[in-house]
Amino acid sequence: MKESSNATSLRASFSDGVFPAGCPSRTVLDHVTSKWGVLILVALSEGEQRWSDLRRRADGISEKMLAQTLKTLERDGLVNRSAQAVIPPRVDYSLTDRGYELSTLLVPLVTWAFDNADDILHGQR
Amino acid sequence: MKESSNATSLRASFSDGVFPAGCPSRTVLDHVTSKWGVLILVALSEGEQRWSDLRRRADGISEKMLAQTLKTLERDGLVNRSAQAVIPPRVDYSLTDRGYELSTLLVPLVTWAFDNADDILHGQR
DNA sequence: CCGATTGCTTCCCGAAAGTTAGTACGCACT
DNA sequence: AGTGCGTACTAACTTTCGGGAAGCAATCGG
Repeated sequence: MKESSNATSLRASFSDGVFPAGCPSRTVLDHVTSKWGVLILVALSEGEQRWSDLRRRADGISEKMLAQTLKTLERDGLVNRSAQAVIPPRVDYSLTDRGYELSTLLVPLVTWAFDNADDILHGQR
Repeated sequence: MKESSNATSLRASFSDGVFPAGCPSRTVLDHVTSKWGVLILVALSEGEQRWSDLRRRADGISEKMLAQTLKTLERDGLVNRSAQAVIPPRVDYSLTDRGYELSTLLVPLVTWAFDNADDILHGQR
């Protein structure tokens, strides 16, 4: 098994191979790999969507968690929120450029999880 | 912003764009995107390592969480555990083929988080 | 016999995540 | 007049996560 070039580039960031506890990347990683964060980002990778669309697509999410997750992602500059002052209110969410870049990393991950899920959960003794 | 080819392949899995609540991939995704799971998998992507190495590299992890995370990843068939009956005990952990495949998706994610962390946390109003 | 070593396990507790239910708004429709 | 819609926010509550500390096992060097 050869070392991947990716691992090499990681080495450039963490030369001693230690992921420091206080490192800012930890916080960011926690946000973007959160249970709902991943699903929201991946859903938005297909384009702008409304609150109710996201609620439906991230099946099982509560309104509280949807609001909270979107707020975090917006604060992190990964998601754009555009509210129109119409009745009933209409709010569209979309990815920022940075968010889109991130989503190109997350989509393969979700796809992988989907492709391997049955094997993984079935093969447990 | 064009639709990525990744999003297209996702579409093949979730044709209606909904990520079902009970879907097995949810469970797998939760395991592999867990706070410590990501770090352990990425650390192991550089090769076999001992318990104490992992404890040091995933800085800040408690022994309890290290044991729990490794057990989950092992049950999922992503990590190999090989214990030698010597005193003091020596236990080596490594990635399975499937785990290695997964790590090639996670490493870019961690690298991205590291590269963007300062911008993200600094740019918040 | 003492303590060091390594890899865990167990227990307790506080923090965080998450759910459910209730509130609001302002207009359109019945 | 009353009800529903879409997008929230808040409070109250429950469940899970996770840290810290302690204990344990087995052997070896002193």
